[in-house]
Amino acid sequence: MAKWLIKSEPDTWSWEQQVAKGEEGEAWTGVRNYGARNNLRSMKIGDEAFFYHSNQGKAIVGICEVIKEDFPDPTDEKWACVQFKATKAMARPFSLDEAKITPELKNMVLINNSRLSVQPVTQDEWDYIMKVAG
DNA sequence: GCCAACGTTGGC
DNA sequence: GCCAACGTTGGC
Repeated sequence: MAKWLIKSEPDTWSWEQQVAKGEEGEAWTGVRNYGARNNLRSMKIGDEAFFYHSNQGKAIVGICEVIKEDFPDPTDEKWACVQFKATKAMARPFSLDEAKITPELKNMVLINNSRLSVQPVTQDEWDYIMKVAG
């Protein structure tokens, strides 16, 4: 089961809003970047993703699960999206600052390609973050 | 609010 | 198909 990280500015769509959607979840629309789209297309139902607050917060705050995979973005059918539901909050936010100073995470896409809004996370990275903050 | 990094667009 | 110009993202 693959692991991912999805970013959202809390002003636009926050973890709290995602949680409020409950089991119904929310379509992850508005991705307009080919690399990010390819990652969305690779997601399968049951895959888990960290929910990261960019700009304000700059931390992983929760975990989502894919509940519907690879369908056309209703806001622009040329692009793809998937549907996520929030599964649980992190025990504590795991910040970008902390990721940067953690040797185990030095290859994270979050650090090396900070602009990519949908990115893969390795199992090792996932396990480490879950161990310290999950 | 600034600016660096990067992705996309469009003229040639 | 190259590359300069432009737009956007996101950390600081």
